Amino acid sequence: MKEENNNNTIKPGNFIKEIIEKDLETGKYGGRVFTRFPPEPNGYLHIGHAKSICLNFGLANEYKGKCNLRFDDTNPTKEEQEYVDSIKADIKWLGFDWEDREFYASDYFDQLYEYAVILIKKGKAYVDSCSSDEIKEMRGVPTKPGVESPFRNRTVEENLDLFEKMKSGNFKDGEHVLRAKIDMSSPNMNMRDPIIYRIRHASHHRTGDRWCIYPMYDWAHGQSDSIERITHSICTLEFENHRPLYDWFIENIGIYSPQQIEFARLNLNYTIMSKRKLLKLVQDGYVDGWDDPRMPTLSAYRRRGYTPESIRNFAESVGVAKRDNVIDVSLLEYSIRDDLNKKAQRVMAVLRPIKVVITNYPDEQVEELDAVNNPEDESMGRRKVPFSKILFIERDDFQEIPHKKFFRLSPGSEVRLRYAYIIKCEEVIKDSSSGEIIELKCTYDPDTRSGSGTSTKKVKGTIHWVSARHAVTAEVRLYDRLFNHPDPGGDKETDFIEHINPDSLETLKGCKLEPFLSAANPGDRFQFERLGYFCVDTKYSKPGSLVFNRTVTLKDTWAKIEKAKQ
RNA sequence: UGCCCGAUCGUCUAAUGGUAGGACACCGGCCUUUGGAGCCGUAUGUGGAGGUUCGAAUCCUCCUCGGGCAGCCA
Repeated sequence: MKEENNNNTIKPGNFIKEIIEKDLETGKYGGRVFTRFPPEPNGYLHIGHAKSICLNFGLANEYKGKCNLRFDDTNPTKEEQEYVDSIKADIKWLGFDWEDREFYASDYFDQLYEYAVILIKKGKAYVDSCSSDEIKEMRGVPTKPGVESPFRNRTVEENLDLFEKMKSGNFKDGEHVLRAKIDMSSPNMNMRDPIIYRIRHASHHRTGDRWCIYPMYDWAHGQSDSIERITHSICTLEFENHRPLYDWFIENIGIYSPQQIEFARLNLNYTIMSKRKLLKLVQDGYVDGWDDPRMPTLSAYRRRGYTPESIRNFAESVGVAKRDNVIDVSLLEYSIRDDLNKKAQRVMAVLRPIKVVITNYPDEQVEELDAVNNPEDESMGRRKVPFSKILFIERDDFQEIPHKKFFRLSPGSEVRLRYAYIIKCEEVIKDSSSGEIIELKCTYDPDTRSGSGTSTKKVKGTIHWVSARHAVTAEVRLYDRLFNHPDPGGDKETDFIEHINPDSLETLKGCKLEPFLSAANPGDRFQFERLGYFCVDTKYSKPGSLVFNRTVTLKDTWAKIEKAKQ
């Protein structure tokens, strides 16, 4: 039933699809739809990239086209193979396939060089020998035109010779650059004779030391799209001003012209999306690597227990438009809860245990109680949970002096133990020196066993529990948002580091889990009933010493009411 | 004060000249052996002023506000 509904769901349209459908009607690209996802391998992919990946691969899938993976590796000083590998792993995990179309801008270095020669021969590019500072000075500002370089009118022959020597390594870094000759007074800064090649005596992660001149992104990007015969080149808003430049390059070289379409990148509140800032968090040790479960990277969400489906659904639900946007993180959380609610095995786990002794329960008796694996999906079956005289319950599920609407355990009150009996708290045992509650003495009502139908007794609360002698002990890590400010990177006066939430990680040791979990494997996801969704950590969990990450809490309306009271 | 882009519930996003709808969040109720899930419901929006039109979120003009652009980064 639910499946059918999913299949019938009409995917929301967006302005990019409208453009594509129009192009399909007019036959602009002969019915082809070719997109590409063009990451720079200088960091790990984050949730913002996921939006772009889902968009580009999604469009290709929907219109029976293809989507290329192309690494924009034009800056050897920042790019590394480690990032290439992580990017490929993340895209695969997300569920997309570029088949054999794994490309690199560096694959086109020879072609790009030839294109530059074409421009020089047409008198549309020149070697500038000004310093970086001089070029900056002469570029002007947006409201004031720039001035032309004294080297702007070198002859074609001189330019060809110089450019050849740049390539051959006759010059040091920064001595010369190749510039397009366009218009130093253009109101569009990108058209003020943009630099297209710079000298960089640096090893490239793929081409090694073969080159000492590297194309600028602007020179490489549009032509790479052209070489790959991309039809719809989808990028973010900040490249809108670059489009006239890309079109100028394509037209003056005289090659196939893709169509660039810009959309607004994803922003999430309480989240940093800048790769530069994420790198700082990693390098300065504020987090435990790019895959620290508090990071907004795909590898972190994966480790935290997010499913690829939930990320894809999220990417679909945020929509695609041109206005700047800030998505509420609660939408992301909704997306993973929604998915895991349908899929996750339910289990009982006591995170902060307090001992409960059922005084009227036979000392050595053990009962195997029947439990449902997932109330949302009967096909997931049932399991047995052992019950005995000594149990653990959650410390939070007992209040010595209960609130008016506290439905759980308190002195003299009754509560249902999930899948088991109704118990009553008879006595509170405290540590004589510290006053801390160390044990609860309770009695159970044998007529109230779950499913027995022998009792008409009703209680308002049901709590989870674990049999002490059967319990598996584990470590559980609770995560909260990494930043306590809705726009941690938004204020230029304040370092975003100051907005780090000091309580973003809480590590709990000695947590008690039902024995079913002893067989759990790294990556396995569960719902700990009444607490949230958790998964076995893939980095630190070992057989016999399990470590769980909390993916997300259950929506807790009681906690919300409590919070509102304060 | 140059150029480009944008402006619809709190947050996103639909409407393509014809009843402003959906999602998340919020608030209320029902249900519940997870204070989960589910179900039902309430409330909340076209930045402003003119104009065109029988009719404007949509088209036009002006204004206002927000974003982007001054790397040999991408």
